[in-house]
Amino acid sequence: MLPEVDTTMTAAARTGRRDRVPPHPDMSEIGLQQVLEALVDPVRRRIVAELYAAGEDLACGTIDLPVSKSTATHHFHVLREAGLIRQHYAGTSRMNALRREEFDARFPGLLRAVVDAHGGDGAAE
Amino acid sequence: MLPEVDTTMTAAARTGRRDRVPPHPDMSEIGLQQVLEALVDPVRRRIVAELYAAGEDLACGTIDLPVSKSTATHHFHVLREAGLIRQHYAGTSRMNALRREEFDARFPGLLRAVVDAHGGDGAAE
DNA sequence: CGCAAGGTTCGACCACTGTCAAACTTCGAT
DNA sequence: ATCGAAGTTTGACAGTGGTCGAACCTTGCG
Repeated sequence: MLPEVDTTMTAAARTGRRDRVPPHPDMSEIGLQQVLEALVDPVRRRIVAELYAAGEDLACGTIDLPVSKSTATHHFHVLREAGLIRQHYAGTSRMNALRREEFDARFPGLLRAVVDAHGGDGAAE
Repeated sequence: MLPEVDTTMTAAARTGRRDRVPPHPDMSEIGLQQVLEALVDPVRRRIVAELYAAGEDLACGTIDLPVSKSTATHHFHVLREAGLIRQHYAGTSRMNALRREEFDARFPGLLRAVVDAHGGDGAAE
């Protein structure tokens, strides 16, 4: 289909993807073990807490983390695999959002409890 | 009081301790990090879940774990240090109980959320 | 086109933690 | 006094996971 390649289009547009979107697991595939392993890391918990507080999509860069870019990528990956966040690209930036309702349906009260405790604890914002 | 030494008494009784009691941290000293590190281990979560279900003190031996005794000791130690359980000796056995109310006051909803999720998840009881 | 910005992938490294066996301690009972 | 049961302590070992730098890949823009 569409044999003529329009070079003015971006690669994403050419392939029919407005936003590249990495694979997200279904909530039913997520286990508690995985979730706790994700939340046990302070950096990841900080990400979750900020997304929770923001209540909307945040670009990666918006959240400043005390680690290198490659490590940050790693953390976002873990959070995504644990069903905690949803990611999609917008230009060169990656947007992140909490999968709040979904997650709460699967693990009622857990996210709230952790974020609350995180705030009252050594949040160091 | 009672100055006459009754040799029929146990050493614990003679020294005025009915039960030896290891040091327990105050809830205010407990951090979320510590708690999550404690709960992230499946064996420890299993212990917590069983104590939660039992609702009363359980001897170490009552809870059968898929690990050696020394490892079990380690796990109970971690749980105690994280403020999750209270321990005391009764004879040669160690009794364990959840510090439920206290813990819930410090981290509202957390224990409940984790135990609930644990049950619905790969509890493998 | 060519370049810079923002992320990703890859390898390597290091600290931490769960695990066990062996030796030791303490209590209860014989 | 002695033995067995129940835990503890210690030391060692292996696997895992967070960390980084370097090289690479896209996208947006001049």
